[in-house]
Amino acid sequence: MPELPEVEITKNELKKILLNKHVDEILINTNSLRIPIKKREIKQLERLKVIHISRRGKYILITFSNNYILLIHLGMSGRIVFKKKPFIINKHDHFALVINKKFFIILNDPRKFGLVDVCYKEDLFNCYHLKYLGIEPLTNGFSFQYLKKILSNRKSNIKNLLLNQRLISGLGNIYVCESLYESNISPFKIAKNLNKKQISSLCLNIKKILKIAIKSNGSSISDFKLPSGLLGNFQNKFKVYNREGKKCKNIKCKGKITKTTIGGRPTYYCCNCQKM
DNA sequence: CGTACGACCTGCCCGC
DNA sequence: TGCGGGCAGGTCGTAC
Repeated sequence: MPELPEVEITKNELKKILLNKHVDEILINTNSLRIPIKKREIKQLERLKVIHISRRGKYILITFSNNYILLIHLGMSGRIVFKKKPFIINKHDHFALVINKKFFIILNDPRKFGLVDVCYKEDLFNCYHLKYLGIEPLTNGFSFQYLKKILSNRKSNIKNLLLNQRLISGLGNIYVCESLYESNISPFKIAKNLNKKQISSLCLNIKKILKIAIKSNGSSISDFKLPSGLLGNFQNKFKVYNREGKKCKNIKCKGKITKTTIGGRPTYYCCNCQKM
């Protein structure tokens, strides 16, 4: 599921139900997701109050009253699900926070590419997970100047560069494909060869698409739902993603959307509209 | 240094 | 109906 918009919305829903609540109990039903789970440390968060919930890149950060922070990454197939008692453990439920003895906040992740970790507040931005994350694309710091700087001298294609979390954090395969289409830039284009107009357009379109996706409650593909069960809507607004062979959405273009592979990942684009 | 590729997992969909 | 192959929203380590 989860790129920046989906993680952002999940975080917002978590805020509504979890912020300023005491966590009665933490259930751990797994030995390992992408990294081993620190059972002892995580168990020490029981009976503490959640005082802050935020997002950094694709990580959800839950701060407890002892200043320890729970980090959650949803990987490829992870979801947060809210449930009420009686709670039945489903397949791939790895982890749950229990509040008011009857509400369960569950991490379900079939492919186990996600992770749960814990970190002391003071060490947070030096911790292994967050230390190398690049800029947040929805902040003012992500500007024409910044994008120009990180593109200069890069021989990588623009698509792989945008997926690099050390440069920009939060973009994933869907939103990179969509942003490049919206900016009329070929995913194969070498990063350092983008001209000023393209850099400017790309910067604006990344922000625009992420904002629309957040407003649309994210993309619900392969059954992704918000914790509350709500479906996202941005998948209906895809212009290239999952649209192989379909008509390009540009009225002036008679071409069809092409599917190819870049860096081992499916890549959708219009070879008429998106320029090398 | 940058890039390319396989590995990590499971479920689902398609074709035979 | 059942099986096998290919595919999937992410990230990391290794090899060149």
